Amino acid sequence: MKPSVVTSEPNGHYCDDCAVRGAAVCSSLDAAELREFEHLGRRVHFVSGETVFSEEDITTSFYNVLEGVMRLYKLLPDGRRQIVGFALPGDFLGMNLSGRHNFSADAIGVVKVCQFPKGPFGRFIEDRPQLLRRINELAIRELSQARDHMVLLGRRSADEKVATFLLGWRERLVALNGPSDMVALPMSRQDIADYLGLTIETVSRTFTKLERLGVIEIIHGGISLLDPARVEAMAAA
Amino acid sequence: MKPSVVTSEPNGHYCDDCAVRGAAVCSSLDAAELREFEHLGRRVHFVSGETVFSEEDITTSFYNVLEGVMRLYKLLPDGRRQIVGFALPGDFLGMNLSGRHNFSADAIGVVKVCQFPKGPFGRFIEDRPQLLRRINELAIRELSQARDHMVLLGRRSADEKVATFLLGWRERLVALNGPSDMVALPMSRQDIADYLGLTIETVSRTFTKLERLGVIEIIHGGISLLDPARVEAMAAA
DNA sequence: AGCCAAATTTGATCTGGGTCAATCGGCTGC
DNA sequence: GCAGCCGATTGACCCAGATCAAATTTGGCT
Repeated sequence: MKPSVVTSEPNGHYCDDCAVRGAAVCSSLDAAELREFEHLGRRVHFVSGETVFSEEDITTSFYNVLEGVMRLYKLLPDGRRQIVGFALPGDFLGMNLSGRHNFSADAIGVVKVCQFPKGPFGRFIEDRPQLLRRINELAIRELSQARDHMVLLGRRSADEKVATFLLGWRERLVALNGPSDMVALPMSRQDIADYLGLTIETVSRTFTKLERLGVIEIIHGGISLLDPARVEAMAAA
Repeated sequence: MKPSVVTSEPNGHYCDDCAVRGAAVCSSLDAAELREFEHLGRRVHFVSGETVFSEEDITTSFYNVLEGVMRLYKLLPDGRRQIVGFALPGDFLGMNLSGRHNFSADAIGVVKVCQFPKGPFGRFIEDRPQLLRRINELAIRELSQARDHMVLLGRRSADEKVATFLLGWRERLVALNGPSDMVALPMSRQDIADYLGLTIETVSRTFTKLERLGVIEIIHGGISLLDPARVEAMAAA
């Protein structure tokens, strides 16, 4: 989908009521710093399918996801797509070396982000090593996830990929919303396929297979994990 | 291969004659800092096949590769292996969150590293934000490479994988040793296969195919790039 | 409610790359 | 010099997952 209007609420920005205040990069800041920090960023929201930034764009901002889900992906010249991750509230985007984003990001459903212009943000970091350390921490965590995903893409079967995805996604939702066996899947089957290095048909068939085995139930907008232990067994080698 | 003797030269350590002084993490330090820094680490070398650290090991050190090549990999419980990268001189290893390495590393041929105990290194970083910034920079670069590799693993054909690998590996060697169309391949075919998410047979067949097409020549310990442009065409979509 | 468009599921068939099985070198040690 | 071994190559065959092709379900819009 094409980017459309980006609406912002430049005056409605207070970290006080921010859902991710304690989780995101912000968790490394004390109350006074947070006060100063909030003037740097502004809340921006995106409608479903809107592109937040593109692979080849010059980086002008950092983003802190406040609400919603984003798909992060890279495209090959012929249109093949690999989704390199899904961003959820608390995730921090925009770190790069080249001065360009090296992947694209768009909204899955409504997304709200806290957007920081690169310059002021960089200056704010300058004399706050604990914020830099926090960003480093997030980068290292992502790196670890990226390596896990390489194992999945390079060495796992379709069944293992889907099972691993369901468990991993559930874990992220649990961390945000608390325990539940209902796993919301706001992304399309195509998104899941492009994340797992499969086709949409294989993803669909594997879901159906899991349902027939009685380990999940496919419900509207997600699945219900009926037998987490069996899914875990499928995910492991 | 099993780990064998680790020899060290605790007194022979001077950054002055270090080949990677200007390239690695060290590039962020001035002469005085480098003097202090060199007392933190010690040179250790490993013979071919020796394991430098294992996935499940508690992290006790950071490593700066000085010489040689290492394979970095993760294993699934049933033995399937995914190589997540190759480390070359200048690469910095050991960053993690959990306190455990999340991949294993072993030497391909003789390897020399500069090993820093975690504690003293952490304290040294403490009041040197430019070193932290340098480490962050390296982490972000790796993250970008990891994403590129996800695209390769998830969405590229065997031919594209091999061609992309040869060009990428050549680029790294060129950055270290200067331009050349001879591409040394110190790693085994199995290593290449496990890096690309293929089998050894497919890698071998693809090499043979490239040679028959006249775009590479398979030589002892590597290949010669006869027609880089054609290989690039194969690598792109 | 009813209609169109898009997403998903299902089925039939095909194929790229895996698996299994010989060879084929090239070093090493004697 | 040659026996033994290990990595690499080659060949024959197979299969997991891709591709192609319909249904079928869902969702948005009058």
